[in-house]
Amino acid sequence: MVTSTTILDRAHEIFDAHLGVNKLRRTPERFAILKEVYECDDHFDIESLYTSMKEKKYRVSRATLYNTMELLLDCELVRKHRFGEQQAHYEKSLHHKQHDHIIRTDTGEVIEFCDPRIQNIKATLEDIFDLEISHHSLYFYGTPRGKQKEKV
Amino acid sequence: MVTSTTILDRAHEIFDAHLGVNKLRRTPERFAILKEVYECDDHFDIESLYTSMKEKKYRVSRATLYNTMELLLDCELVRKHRFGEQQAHYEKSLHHKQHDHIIRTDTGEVIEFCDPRIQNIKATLEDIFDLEISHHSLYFYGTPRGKQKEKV
DNA sequence: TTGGGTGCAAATTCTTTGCAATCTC
DNA sequence: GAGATTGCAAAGAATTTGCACCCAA
Repeated sequence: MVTSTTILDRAHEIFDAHLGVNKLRRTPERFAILKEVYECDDHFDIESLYTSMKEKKYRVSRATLYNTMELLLDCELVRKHRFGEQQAHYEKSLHHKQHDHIIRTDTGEVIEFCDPRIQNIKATLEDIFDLEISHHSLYFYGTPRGKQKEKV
Repeated sequence: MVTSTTILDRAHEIFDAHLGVNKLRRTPERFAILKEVYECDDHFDIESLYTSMKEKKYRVSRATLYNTMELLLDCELVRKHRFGEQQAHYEKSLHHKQHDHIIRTDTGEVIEFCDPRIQNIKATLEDIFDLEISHHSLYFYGTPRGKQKEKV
């Protein structure tokens, strides 16, 4: 048996520090939400987060969820996505290797991948346009071979 | 003086064919919208399209705009974006060299760029995951050097 | 003529806001 | 205690839908 620091612990520290530095309050809701987010291994939206917390008898309002997600975005503990639908999706991002996504257009399934060439492109762009690029979003959309939509 | 085929002409042909093949009606609204879209050199949203058509005395309902954009997306005459806000943005896409975008996080300004390595990444992914990738969306977010946000 | 398309307004969906009550600091 | 934060419900913004009327085929 070993004592170990989990990713949630680490996230908790970062969040705690962020709250401290920005003089924000350490409310139980905020930490409960962080925990829920970090216990989820998938992408999720506000509604499903709301539901799963409610099921676990931890009731927070949607307003608080939206608020807290903003804080978590600020300290980069979560990432926000718009896969194309209306609603935003989120995923935890700490110690989660930088990656991008492929969205299956037939099922909506999300595949993660990692390609170093994206960093090269980023570096090139920073040089060409004299920019500081903070982040990016990249999605490829497709279907398994031999299973493309047979649209007219 | 020469007779030439404009991009709008070509788009018109493609749209016309698409409507024909799918047994959809060639209504004046649809062509008016196509024209408006192709006369716009920027990215736009439904609301601004609605307004600019209204100003030109061509009144179409928002519902028709949304409908028609779907058709134009189907035949790839426009591309749809979600730069991060709620509302979707569109841009004409015919004869518009494949490109991606950099969004300035300070001003919202959109810079277009083109990098062939993206096609390489796409090809790699298709091989690895045995997929047929139909399209992608890539955005880099950043600010000019020496002008980053000074957030705590 | 006839079913697809249009406009309008109402309905939905997702997110934000206002405000009284509550809880950190 | 003071002021930030919460929950709730109402407001907003973007998009979709229902339906009577209209028009392209």
